Amino acid sequence: MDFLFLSKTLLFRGTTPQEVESMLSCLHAEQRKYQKSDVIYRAGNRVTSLGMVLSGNVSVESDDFWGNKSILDYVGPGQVFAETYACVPGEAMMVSVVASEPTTVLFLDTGRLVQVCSNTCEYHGKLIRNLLFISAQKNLNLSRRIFYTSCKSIRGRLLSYLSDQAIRRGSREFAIPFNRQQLADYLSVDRSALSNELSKMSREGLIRVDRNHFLLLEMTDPF
Amino acid sequence: MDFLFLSKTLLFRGTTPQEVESMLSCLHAEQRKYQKSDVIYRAGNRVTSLGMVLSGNVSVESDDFWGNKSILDYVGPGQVFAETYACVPGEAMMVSVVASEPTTVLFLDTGRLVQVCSNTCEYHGKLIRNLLFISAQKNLNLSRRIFYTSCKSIRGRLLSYLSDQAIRRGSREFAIPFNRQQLADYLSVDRSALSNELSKMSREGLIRVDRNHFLLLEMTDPF
DNA sequence: TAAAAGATGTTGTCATAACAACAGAAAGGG
DNA sequence: CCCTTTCTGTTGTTATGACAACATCTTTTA
Repeated sequence: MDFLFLSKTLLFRGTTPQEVESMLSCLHAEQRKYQKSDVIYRAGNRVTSLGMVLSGNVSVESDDFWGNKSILDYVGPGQVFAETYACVPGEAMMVSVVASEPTTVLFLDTGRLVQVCSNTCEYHGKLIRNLLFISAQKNLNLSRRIFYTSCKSIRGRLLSYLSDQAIRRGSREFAIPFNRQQLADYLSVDRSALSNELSKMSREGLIRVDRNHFLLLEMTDPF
Repeated sequence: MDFLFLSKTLLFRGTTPQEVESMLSCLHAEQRKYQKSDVIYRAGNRVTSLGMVLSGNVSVESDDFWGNKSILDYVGPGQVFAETYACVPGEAMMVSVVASEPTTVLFLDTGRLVQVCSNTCEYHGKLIRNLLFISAQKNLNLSRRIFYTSCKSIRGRLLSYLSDQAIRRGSREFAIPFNRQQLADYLSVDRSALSNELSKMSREGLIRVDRNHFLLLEMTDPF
């Protein structure tokens, strides 16, 4: 187990590798491996452990009754998932968590994480504050997605998403972490309609696109 | 100041009125009054205080470039708002908070809330855990909204929203806290189109509607 | 109670996006 | 290197929802 790596993650930020080691046993940490497409948590499950990706990648998906998939998040090494459900015990998961490649996950029991530690473990408090910060950030991510998708047209969604990316990265030129299908899922639109709209916007000189690489032109200058 | 009331809120759950009183001064709590339509926080603001509604009601709104309004949340007495932004300092708010009637708000500095208290204040830990729980629940609310709006048709959005409400309340018959326009904003659809779809569904015998009162019929039984 | 303001349902038109089907490009694997 | 798979863009058709305009009904306020 790479305690140095763990001590640098958001969740364990502010602790030393040695402290991480002792905390893991206190938290009953458990490690598991998954193949691509393995379902780690299934929608409907009630969970009490959050997962931290040690290696690989997982996607958080929402599948509705008719099989439409909607990607909520991608989670990479050092990041956590299902922490929300683990913090609100008894709530059934609305989303599934799926390995998008061979992946190793570390599970941490949130009951133990949030409980007041019987040992006067001074790092418990730090962990909880870190978890609060992570939760707040996930909150912002969800809010952002709602903001993008509250536009009714595909172009509106694209513009709000792309211009926010530009602002966030401080450059008109950037790459996004999605391929077309994933971006379509993220914005809740049809993939081919999305491709079509991107083409139109290119022809109109609003943007330049190549794969997942974007350049914004002639837009209301956000800088 | 009604410390008894405060001690029963989610944020102060598990503390006595006396403890609340001493904490408020420690947290530099500040109280303000607003009239209907007053803007409490404006999108773009950077805030370091969360707000707790003492009396009245506020709405959390997202206004896009073209003036379309999207209601994210209503916050009533004892509930908090902007806690996400207060926990992630430096992040500009994407939403505005507006008083929907005469309202009293208590502001709490989150820096002080989250910091390790220099006084060995044992209730700090409890507050942070409460805040984590609140954050996780807000998370779930946002996820739910994303889940509803990830359906592409108005009917799909309505069905996922309504059937989830039915499950959540344990009854096919229930009232929702929205009028038509608010529901339309919440689901990101046009109001008249929403009314129209509800009429269709009534005619088809799927549901019965009267104002904000719903009765679900003939649906795949979730019970 | 009258008048005004707000909420809801209805209809028709028009723009838009979903969907299906396909072709070409890129990436991955033997 | 070829073959397969995945990804992407294009087109045409069709269903759907946005929008405007209006009538009805409710609630508020004077």
